[in-house]
Amino acid sequence: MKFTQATDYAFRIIFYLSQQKPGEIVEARQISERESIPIRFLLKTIRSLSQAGIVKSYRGLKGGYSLAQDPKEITLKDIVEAVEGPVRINKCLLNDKDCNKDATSWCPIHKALRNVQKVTNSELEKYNFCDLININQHRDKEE
Amino acid sequence: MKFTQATDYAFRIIFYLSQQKPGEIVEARQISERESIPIRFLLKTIRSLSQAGIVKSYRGLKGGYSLAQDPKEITLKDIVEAVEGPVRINKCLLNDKDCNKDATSWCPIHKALRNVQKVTNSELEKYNFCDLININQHRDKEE
DNA sequence: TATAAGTATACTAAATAGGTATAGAATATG
DNA sequence: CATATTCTATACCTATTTAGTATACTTATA
Ligand code: SF4
Ligand code: SF4
Repeated sequence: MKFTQATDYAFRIIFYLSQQKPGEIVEARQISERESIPIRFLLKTIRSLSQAGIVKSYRGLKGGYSLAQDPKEITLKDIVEAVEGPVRINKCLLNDKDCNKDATSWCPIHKALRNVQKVTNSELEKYNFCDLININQHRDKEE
Repeated sequence: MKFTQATDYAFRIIFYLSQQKPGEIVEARQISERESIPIRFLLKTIRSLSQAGIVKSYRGLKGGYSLAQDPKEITLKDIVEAVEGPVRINKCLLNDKDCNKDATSWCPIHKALRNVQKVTNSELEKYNFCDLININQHRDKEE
């Protein structure tokens, strides 16, 4: 019941890109260094974000990455789903047949867990990267 | 971001025991058969529940397991914590030092994830096994 | 005291996580 | 148009975790 390291890296990547000027292209190596992410692993992870349409990539000299959406529109849930696929806190929540008992879809635990998952997902949707960087800037001023 | 198989088995075990007469002792083999859980794995898993004080165990002939608490007092969160340990949806949420960045506890994502975890935990606490078996019995009458 | 229960520990196989390596494709610039 | 630079694609590798099994031991009932 934990996000993977790749997901945490992805959070940092989007957080970093959200702090750039809109449309600014940043190369992988810079993100890697600033956010302490192994470069090769970053390159692999960021492709999930690219394929999900969250970042745009540019190849060749002067290439790199920029956000494909407004930070306000990108939520924690988007990142998690891009990297790990749709969240299912128990295996039976994607496909009822994945229960290795006698899998009636009536299982009351199943239904309870479905609610837990719904609540978790909607909480993850509440945090977008515009708000997150503003919290951060507010902190910077305070110190 | 998923519960383990052991946790799902534990849900079933407590659900099964909750349906017995209060104080009724049931042996491992019976739970194993009724809930489709490999017996050896069940024996290992149920010890976590025993050590957490959720079930009582009895050795020797006529031995087995019974609930140590009223089903009303046992929540999904209790089971998860007994089997998997305290839930931390990101590694930095138990110990701030587990961040492999430069780990300021100010990281805004950290704070957001802490809220997500809090919401998830409190949702898991809303479901107790008395309610869960009542839902089940209500279903039985309907069909 | 035989036997039927759970306990404790250790072991194994399979899957997943985390990371690395290599070859290839696109593109700005001289 | 040649070339260096940047991302892409695929494959590979190692460590950790998950899921399950085996064996020896302890407790308690009849
Ligand atoms: S027993 Fe219930 S909760 Fe567990 S996998 Fe089956 S349907 Fe899902
Ligand atoms: S970067 Fe933030 S969210 Fe990620 S591990 Fe560090 S403190 Fe936690």
